[in-house]
Amino acid sequence: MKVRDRYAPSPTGALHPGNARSALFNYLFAHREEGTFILRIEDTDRRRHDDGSLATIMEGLRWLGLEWDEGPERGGPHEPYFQSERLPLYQAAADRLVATGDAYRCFCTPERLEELRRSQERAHMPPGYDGRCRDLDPAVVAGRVAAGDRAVIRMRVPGGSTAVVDLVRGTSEFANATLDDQVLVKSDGYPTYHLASVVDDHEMDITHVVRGDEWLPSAPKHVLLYGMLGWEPPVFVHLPLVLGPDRAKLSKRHGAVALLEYRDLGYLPEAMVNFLALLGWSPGTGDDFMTLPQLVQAFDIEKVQVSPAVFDAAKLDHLNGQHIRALPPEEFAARVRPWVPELREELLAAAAPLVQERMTRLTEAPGLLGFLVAAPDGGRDGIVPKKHDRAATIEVLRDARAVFAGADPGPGLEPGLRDVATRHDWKFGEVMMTLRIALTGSPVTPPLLESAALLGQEEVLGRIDASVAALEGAAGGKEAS
RNA sequence: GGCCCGUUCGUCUAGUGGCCUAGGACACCGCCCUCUCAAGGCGGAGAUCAGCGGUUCGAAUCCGCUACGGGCUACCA
Repeated sequence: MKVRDRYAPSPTGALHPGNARSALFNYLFAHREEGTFILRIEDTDRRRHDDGSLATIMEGLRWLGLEWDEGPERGGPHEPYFQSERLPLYQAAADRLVATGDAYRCFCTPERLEELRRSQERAHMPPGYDGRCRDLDPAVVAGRVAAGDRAVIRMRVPGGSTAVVDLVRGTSEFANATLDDQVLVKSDGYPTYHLASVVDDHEMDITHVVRGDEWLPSAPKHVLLYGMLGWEPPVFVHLPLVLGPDRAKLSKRHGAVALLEYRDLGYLPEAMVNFLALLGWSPGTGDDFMTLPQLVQAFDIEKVQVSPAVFDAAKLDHLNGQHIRALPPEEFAARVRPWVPELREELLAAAAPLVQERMTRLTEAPGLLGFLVAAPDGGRDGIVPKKHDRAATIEVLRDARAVFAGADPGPGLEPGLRDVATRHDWKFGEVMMTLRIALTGSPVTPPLLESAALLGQEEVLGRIDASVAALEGAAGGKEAS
């Protein structure tokens, strides 16, 4: 049997890392099994519907490289892939259930249900539908329907118990009495998740339902529904929750950071995919660094974890650095490009190798490469080493200037600069730091001599002169450093 | 409250009865390298495998109970 699985988000907000992890696992599993990964949009909640989120969800998936085989913008044999466009299917299923007695119309108003819930709470009773409309006389029902009374359709949960078989967790047994007569079709005619997902998973020949753990408690309702409709249930896999640092479920309703914000924070999609894959799954080999193709190759859905995983930003940072370093130099330059828009193309290409291994996030690019765009604008904090004074610093800069004046800047100048240090009885590191700040304005830069080479002799001499001038000017009274 | 799921270093995890005096990775600390910052190399600290009781010659691994944590409990998904 060919594997077909799906990621089925509701367009009610931005994709967050927890959702992305679910999508990833579906993608990995489908690809590993040479099956089909489907994107289906569960837009059955008109109240919470958010117009922008569909685009955001698709953009997020594509950013990660998780292109779907069937779904919005791609089509497929089971179109449409929007539940709001499949209403007749759900209605037909609901009609069948009503006809067989497995479901019934309920005329209770939201107000009554609200009051019911409150009173149950007061009495410390478990909340749930009390079954008032469960056994209404068919004639009465027909009459109210004819009169235009609004109704929902509820499933008639039978007695006994229902077993849910999960590929990684094994079998869980649920007493049906704890299940509640779930609403299947709302009074606006839209199905609830429970009906819609069961109908679609069947209609779309989904073989594996891989979804978050929060669905496990409602899985028995779904199993019941498959049985009532005479369908074979798919294989279930409930993924462990992704937790925030506070150990609570990561959720868009609890202020989780949207996936695409990580892109804006300078993370590579490769790193995010790698990191997400390791939340709740492990290749078992000890390898942490993996690309999407490698993940596909190694993925084994039976090895997914059963216990929740905490989202650890530090590990994401580490993997991001690893993936940045693993990029081919030209590719790395291309990724950095948007972060330093003013930097000339040749300079970026030449400077990229210098900064590639010292970045954790792309956001660091401007700080590391800014000196190539503009000369220090006066900020020269720390140009005078702790153990030396301003006058000596000026002398050292002048002496060093002579070295730069004698040859094109580059690593070849190191011996000459060491001589400068010796002559003034400075440490070589002190000379370099003073020059670093003179040339870049920053105490943290790529290797200085290589950086100077990018600047060019004329620019280097000019910046040294400017620094000397600034130090001399400061001698007039103001603080130099 | 009820139902369900879970519990190995701070975090992600390896581990499916003897190879475990529990391995790796991140983070942390130290050393090396070194013109800064990184990267890299080497080393260290860090888990009585939630607790208790069973099963067994032998348990992180099997069973039970307890505790704790989380999820669900909508005409949301």
